[in-house]
Amino acid sequence: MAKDTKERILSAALELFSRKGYEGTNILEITASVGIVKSGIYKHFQSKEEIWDALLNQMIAYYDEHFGSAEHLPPVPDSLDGLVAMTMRMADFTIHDEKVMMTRKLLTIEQFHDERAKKLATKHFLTGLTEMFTHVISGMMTQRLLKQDDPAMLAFAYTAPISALIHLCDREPEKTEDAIRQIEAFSQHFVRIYGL
Amino acid sequence: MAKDTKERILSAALELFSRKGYEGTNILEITASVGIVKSGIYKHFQSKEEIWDALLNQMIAYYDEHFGSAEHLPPVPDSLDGLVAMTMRMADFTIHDEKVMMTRKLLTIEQFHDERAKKLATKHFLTGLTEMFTHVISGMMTQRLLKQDDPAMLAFAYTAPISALIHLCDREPEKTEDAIRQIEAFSQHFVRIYGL
DNA sequence: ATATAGGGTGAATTTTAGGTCACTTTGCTG
DNA sequence: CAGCAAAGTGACCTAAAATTCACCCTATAT
Repeated sequence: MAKDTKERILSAALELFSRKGYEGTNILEITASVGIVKSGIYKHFQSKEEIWDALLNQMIAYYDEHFGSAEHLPPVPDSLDGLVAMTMRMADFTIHDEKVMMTRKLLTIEQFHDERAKKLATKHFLTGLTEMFTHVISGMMTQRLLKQDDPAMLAFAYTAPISALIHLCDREPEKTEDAIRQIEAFSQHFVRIYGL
Repeated sequence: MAKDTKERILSAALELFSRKGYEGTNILEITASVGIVKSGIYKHFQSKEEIWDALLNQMIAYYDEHFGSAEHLPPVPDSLDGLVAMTMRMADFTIHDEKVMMTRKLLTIEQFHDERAKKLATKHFLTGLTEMFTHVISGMMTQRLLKQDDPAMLAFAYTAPISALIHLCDREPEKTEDAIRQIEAFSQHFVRIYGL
């Protein structure tokens, strides 16, 4: 039938893998969710592992495309409140966007699946955010909005707690509202401490 | 043969589940690692899921026993360097202790397995550390070692980045040395910012 | 010493899941 | 509109994995 079946398989696989893990998901569940019969999946992928592979490639490509190069760095806020606002916008998006959340959950539970998953998990959860905010914070320092300090250290100190709260939302969605408030409180604390 | 077989099964299960996940581990691997034949495991547990259950109970009990009550709170350091030193001792232990590391990895990859795993993961990765350091930091504030501020906020700001680096060690052990240096640098940054 | 229970064995069973295959349908393209 | 390739179907195969069971040790308590 459709030409987008391959994508829909990947989409269903993301949803299922992120919820039940790679080993905990079977082909039948994936195909049922796509609306084809089990064996039909082998017209698109040679094996289950190849689905994982394609999914990982897709996630890596998505990441590089959206956060990979310097062009995608966010604009430097022109005030301390601007930093808080930008942070809240980004947090809100990343917490509520289904695809992004599923990608994060998948990387969390399958980070030991292979080497590439590990690398991508580290980017997602640690280095990516830090690099991005190193740029932002360093920009705000040159604009005399923040005290002079090691931008990479501040970026790490800023993003890691936020990242921890995002993980909390992934794990216990019922705590989302609370976590978002905590992110805002933390962001405000940060600008109070480091702001000029 | 031995009477400690049940414990050895749990120990093997922890090792295997933390490396390959619950679904990714089979009974044969567990029993082989213990040194009994596959069917022998049913003399100790009624099902695979019951092994998971017992393991979780053990982890919950261990956590409560070691970090549960106020008696197990660490002593309040009497200097800023003391805080750094205590942090490094704790980080070193938690990163290198095999059992603790496996527990953390297991909770990471199986945190969505059931509700109890979620709760324990949140304690391990977020609230437990924060509570512990709220006590430490609040103690150091009354001793005029740290600036007056919200102790819970500082504890969160202090522990979350360290926690992120511990996760990095779990994921990519080859980065352990580097991560430990980063923990130390971050801890020193913290006392520089908040110390009196 | 022997009965008994708890721990261990190995073969058998059952279920599930990944994968194959021959065949049908369908949407294009010449 | 014929023909072909891609997509989809359903029956089938196979292997792996959980669990059961009848039976065998062996330590210990009477």
